[in-house]
Amino acid sequence: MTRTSPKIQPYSQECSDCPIRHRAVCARCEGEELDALEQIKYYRSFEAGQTVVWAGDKMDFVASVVTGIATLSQTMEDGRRQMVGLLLPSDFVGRPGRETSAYDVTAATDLVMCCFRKKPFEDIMLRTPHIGQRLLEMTLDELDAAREWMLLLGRKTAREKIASLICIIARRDASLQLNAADGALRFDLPLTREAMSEYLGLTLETVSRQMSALRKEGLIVTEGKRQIVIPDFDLLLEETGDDSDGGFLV
Amino acid sequence: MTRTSPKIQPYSQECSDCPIRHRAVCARCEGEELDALEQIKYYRSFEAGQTVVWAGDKMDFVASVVTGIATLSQTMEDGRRQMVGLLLPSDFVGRPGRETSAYDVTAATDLVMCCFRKKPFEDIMLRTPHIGQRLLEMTLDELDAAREWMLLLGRKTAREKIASLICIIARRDASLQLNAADGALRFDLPLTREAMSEYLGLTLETVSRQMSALRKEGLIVTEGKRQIVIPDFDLLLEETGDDSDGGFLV
DNA sequence: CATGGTGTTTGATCTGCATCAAGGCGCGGG
DNA sequence: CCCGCGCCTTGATGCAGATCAAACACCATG
Repeated sequence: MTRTSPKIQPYSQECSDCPIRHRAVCARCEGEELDALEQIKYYRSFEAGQTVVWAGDKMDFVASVVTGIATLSQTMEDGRRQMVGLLLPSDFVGRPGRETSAYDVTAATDLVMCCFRKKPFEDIMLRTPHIGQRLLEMTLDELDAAREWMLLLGRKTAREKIASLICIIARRDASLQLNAADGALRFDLPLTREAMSEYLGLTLETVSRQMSALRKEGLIVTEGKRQIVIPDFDLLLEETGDDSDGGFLV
Repeated sequence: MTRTSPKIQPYSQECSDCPIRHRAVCARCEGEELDALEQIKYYRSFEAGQTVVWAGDKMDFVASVVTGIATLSQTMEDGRRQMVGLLLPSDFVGRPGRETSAYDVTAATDLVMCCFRKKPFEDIMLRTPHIGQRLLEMTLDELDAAREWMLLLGRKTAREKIASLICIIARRDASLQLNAADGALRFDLPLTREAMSEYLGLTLETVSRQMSALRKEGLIVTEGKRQIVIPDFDLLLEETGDDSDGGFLV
């Protein structure tokens, strides 16, 4: 099937003993460096809905998502919220050289993060140029994703936004490969309607309505609340408004 | 006056013989490194409206804006456009490690850029860790700006968007200091209504209407088409919907 | 089996911004 | 001086998505 085309490559590969090796900071580290990182590393778990840090709070670590989904959001004084980052396994959070978090970091699902104490991490970074390079690459990728997201927020219709989000998650979902039989994609949509609406700059009612519309038209099939099946990925892709061959990332 | 509060710090300081020293890549370079950079450096000028590179085209340089304003935009197949980057003097364009530009780069005003051939620039970067560090800092700043921008696009009203844009430009305009007498700010708004609409995810008619509204209410005064005076910055800031003390950057 | 809570769907109505359309202002060129 | 062009303003109208409101599905708990 054309389903396993470059359009839906798995996003992260390397998994060894260190969970954050996926694509993150220490993927290329060895020996001494790796030991140093191991020593400042610790794990933290959160339940779905829990807040990891509040905007403005002190954040004395950097981290990588091991399992689950974390979100970054901003809140206006009157409560309007916009998600500005969606972190899937292997993604990185935290800003070297800054004391406090600029965003609310929240566990969208149950979440495990691999954390590094910030100060020592920064020291290691200074002695180990390739960690900085890796971080630069990752930050540039994130910037590209943010800009793709800006196009979505500024110019797409509600329907296009929903289709885009589903495609973005589908592309990143590592379990795809297993399920990509007979040209259909089956995967988990691990966000509530509310989280989706915060991602997309819509209300949750609009999200729900547009999901129903796509379902009625057969572009997606839902199994239970969170399982999604895409019978024909290319067909859904046409609803995103994107160039048919565009290869963007989250 | 409270006008010269931290809210409106000038954005870039260091100006020496090399124009891109402002805040850009070679600010900390000396001796040999600087010589190496000088050798791969050249200037390019563009007239307002000219395109620097088209999305998808080969981009074999990285660059820093010397004077004028450049924009990055994305275009959908049907012509909808969203600006995703606004580059003022001292800002950096170009992505080490990528062959082609992901965005249209356009001169919004007459523009001078200081360019470095990409391949040799990357080589210098590898031998000179602090250039990479500088680039990482700058990229992180840009990511923050992009996220602030996402909040604007996703959740702000047309009126708030306009007020925000004016405040953003005002904060970054280096000529502020000179004009900040008697508590009023006078500066140039160097974007057409169309460019503003592309920045904000609005139509140009809406931009025009909201500008008129702010003018009628006395929150801004216009002198000619492009000169803007803000009688009371804090008053305008209240219209942005942002936290009153938020210190974000473009 | 009722109970309450959380997340979702669907309907009715309202509204902010887009769209379509016309005219105004300033400026450079014939 | 008039004309045309680029840019901006303003008006009339329409519609996508927000808002308000109700009810449903699912599940855990007493």
